[in-house]
Amino acid sequence: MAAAALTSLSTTPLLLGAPAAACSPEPGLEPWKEAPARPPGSCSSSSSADWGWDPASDRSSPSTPSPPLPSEAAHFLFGEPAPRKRKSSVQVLYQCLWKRCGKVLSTASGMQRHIRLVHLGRQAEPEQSDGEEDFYYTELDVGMDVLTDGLSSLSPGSPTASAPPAFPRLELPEPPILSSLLRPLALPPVPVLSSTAPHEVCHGDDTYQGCLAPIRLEPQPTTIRTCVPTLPSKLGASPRKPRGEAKKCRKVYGMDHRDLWCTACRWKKACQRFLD
DNA sequence: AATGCCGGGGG
DNA sequence: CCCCCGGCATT
Repeated sequence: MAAAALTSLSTTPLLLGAPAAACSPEPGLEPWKEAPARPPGSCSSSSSADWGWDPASDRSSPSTPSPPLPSEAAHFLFGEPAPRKRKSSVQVLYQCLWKRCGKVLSTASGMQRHIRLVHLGRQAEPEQSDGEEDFYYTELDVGMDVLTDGLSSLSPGSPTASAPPAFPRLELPEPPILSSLLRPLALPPVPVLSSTAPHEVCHGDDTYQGCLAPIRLEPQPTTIRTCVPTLPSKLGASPRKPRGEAKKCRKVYGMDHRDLWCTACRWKKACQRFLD
């Protein structure tokens, strides 16, 4: 799978529309264009956002309904128009979204295995994974300038800027919006939950930053923390903003690849892609 | 030392 | 409007 993906990538560096291809009108040439297990006819419209769904995930998965995601993710698919700076070729990498992990691997299958083993604790269930791993990692495109290997036997004709960078294939790590709010404490070690949906709750270890479970949270009074100094003196006292903890473009993409940041981040304004 | 971003510039 | 950056609170 991944091999095929990589191959097609290297031969035609500009077919970047990959995961979004399912929605795009383009006659995708991607071998993986057939979306894995997604409810049909759910292109970017309302609820669930479709960010790069793993193309390589086994199609044997029993069509687990994708959990409703915060629709912000939908923006990412179209958000950034184009990179402003030259970027020749890109390589797809897979980054783990687990809280403090961020591991990057070059294959989807490798990433799935990583997540399964390291984070989900499952030993090895090669056959029939329910595809849950897919929730915990994201695609990541990286300019090759740093990774260039001298031996580029591909692209016979024009090695250089044969094609405009096209899009930087927006990569959309999931914005962990809810995470900070709803999480008073870790879940009980032995969940007695009524067996409802597979992806219903965060994992007990509380480490996954993007819990997208369909959780309905009631107003939790205690979570709101307003720091009011004991002195009522200053009128124009600054509200002291806590600064959200989500990783923003700068951290995610790095200083190099600034062209992948959202506009706000480039202007040093509040990031509008990874909201808190 | 690095990050996030407000406030305050220029074109 | 766009685009940038000094500087500072946060991490």
